[in-house]
Amino acid sequence: MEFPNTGDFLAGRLRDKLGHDDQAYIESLISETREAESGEVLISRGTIANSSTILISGYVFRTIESGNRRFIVGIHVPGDFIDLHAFALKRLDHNIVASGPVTLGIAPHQRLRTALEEKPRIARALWFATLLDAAIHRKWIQMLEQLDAPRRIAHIYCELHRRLELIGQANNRSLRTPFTQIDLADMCGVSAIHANRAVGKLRELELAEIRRGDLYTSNWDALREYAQFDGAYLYSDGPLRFDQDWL
Amino acid sequence: MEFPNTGDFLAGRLRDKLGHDDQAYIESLISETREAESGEVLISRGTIANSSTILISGYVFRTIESGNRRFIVGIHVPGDFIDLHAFALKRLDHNIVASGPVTLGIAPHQRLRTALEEKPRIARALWFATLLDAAIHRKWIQMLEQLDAPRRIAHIYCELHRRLELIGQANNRSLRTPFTQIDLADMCGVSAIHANRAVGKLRELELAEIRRGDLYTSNWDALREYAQFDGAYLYSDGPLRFDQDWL
DNA sequence: CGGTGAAGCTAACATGCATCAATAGACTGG
DNA sequence: CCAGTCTATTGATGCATGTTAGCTTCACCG
Repeated sequence: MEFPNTGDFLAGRLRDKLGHDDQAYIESLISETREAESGEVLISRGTIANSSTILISGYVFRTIESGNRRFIVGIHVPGDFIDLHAFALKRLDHNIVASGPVTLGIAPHQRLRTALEEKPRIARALWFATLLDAAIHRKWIQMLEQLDAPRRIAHIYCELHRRLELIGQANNRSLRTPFTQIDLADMCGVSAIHANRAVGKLRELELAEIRRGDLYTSNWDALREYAQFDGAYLYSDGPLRFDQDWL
Repeated sequence: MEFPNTGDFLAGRLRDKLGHDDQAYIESLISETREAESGEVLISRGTIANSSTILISGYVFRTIESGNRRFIVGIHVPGDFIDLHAFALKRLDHNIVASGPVTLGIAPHQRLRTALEEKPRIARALWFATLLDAAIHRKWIQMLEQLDAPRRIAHIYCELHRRLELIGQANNRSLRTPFTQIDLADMCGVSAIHANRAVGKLRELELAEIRRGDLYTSNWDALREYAQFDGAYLYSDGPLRFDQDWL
C-alpha cells in the first residue's frame, strides 16, 4: 500500500512501542485510502461502523454538537487512529470532522479482528493508543480547569508541536494548521471574540504570532513556559518499554 | 474472595458486557483487599506499579497537582478499575486519591497478564472499560467548555447518579458523597468561594440542596435538564452487545 | 475588476468568576 | 469544655469573558 505525502506515518504514536515489522503489519490492515475536504464530517455520532480509520495527512477534530454550538474535545495528527472506539463500542458518541483537506486510511474491522487474534502485541499497541488518547483528554480537562484563554491556545499549539515532532513533521519556527479563530474558540470553550483577544495577547506578549491558524514563534521554550506545558503526559520518553515486559 | 459491603460489585461497568462466569473470573484476579482513609494518596504519579486496583467501595479522585493547586480530572465509583493505565503504561501521569474511606481490591499484573492471554474476552472487557473512561473524559471536556459553575456541579452529580444506578447503588432522592466544596471547586476549575455560590444557586433555584457533599433533590429530571445531562456517553444501553459480534 | 462571503478585528457594555477580607459553624484533640 | 483547624458563607472589588454591533481584510468567483 502506498501512502501519499508520508514516509513512515505510523512512526509517531507507536514509535518506540513496535518494531518495524509490526508497523508494516499495521499498515497492511489498511484496505484503501480516501481523501476528504475541509469541514467534511468523516464519521457521525451514532453511526454503526464496520471499519476504523487512520489519519494519514491533515488534521481532524472530535466535535460534540450541543445547543446549536459546536465543541471540540480533541485533535488528531497524522498517524493517529481516529475511531478505534467505534471498533470496540460500535458507535461513537461524537463526530469526527476534517480541518483542512485530509487523507485517510480505512482498516476494515474484519482485518482488525484477525490481527488482534493473531498478534497479541498489536492488540496491546492499539490499547496503548487509546490509553494515550485518554491521557491527552485528562490534560485538556486540567488545561480547561486551570488556564485562561491565551494560555489554553498556547498549550494546544505546544501539544500539537510535540506530537508533530514525534512523527518528524515539526518545524522549529512555525506550526501550520488550517484552524480558524472560531475553531480555537471551540477548543477553548470561549467565544470567538475572546479567542481573538487571546490571539492578540500572545502577539502583544511577543510569544507567538498566529495568522490564519499558522503559528510563528522564535521561542518555543518561552511559549511552553507561558502555557505551563509539560509533555510528560504524552508518554514519549524512550525508556518506557511497552512490549518488553508486558507480554 | 469475600468483598465487604458489596454484592456483585462488578455488575456496573461491565454489566451487559460479560456473563456471570467472566465476572467471577475477574473477581478471582484480586489477590487481596485493602482499606484506606480519606485523603490518602493511593497511587502517586510516576510510581511504577506491578499491580492494578479495583475500587470496591467509596469514591476516588484522579488528581493533577500544578502550581500549588490540585485539579480533579476524574471520579470513580465502586466497580471501576482505577489504574488500568498503569498496567499498560507502567506509570501514571496523575495521582489517585481517596475521597472518604475506601475499600480496594488488588489485582497483580502477573495475574492480569495470564488472564489476557487465556481469555481474549477479558482483554476486550478491560479495553472497553478504558474506552468508557475516555468517553467520560470527553464529556467533562465539553462540560468545562460549555457550562457555567452551577451547571457543572449539577452535571457531575447527574453523572454520578447514573453511574451509581448502573451498580444498583443509586437513591431516588439523594446522592451521598464525602465531597467538600473545595473538591467541587477542583472538579469544576473554579475557586472554592465560587463553588459555594454555585451550590447556593442550585439551592435558590430549588433544584438541589447540597450539604457536606450530600445532594438532596425531589426532581432529578429538572436537575438533569438544568445541567443539560444526556447519559448516552456512558454506553449503558442494553442493545449494545459488546462480546457478541466482536470476537 | 468588482461583488460576495467568510474570517479577522475593535469597541462598549453586561455577566461570570477571582481575590481579599471577615465571620460563623463544625469537627478534633487536648 | 476549650482551642484550633477545616469548612461553609457573605460582601466588596477588579479582572476575565460573553454579547452585540459594526467594521476591515482577504480569498474567491462571476
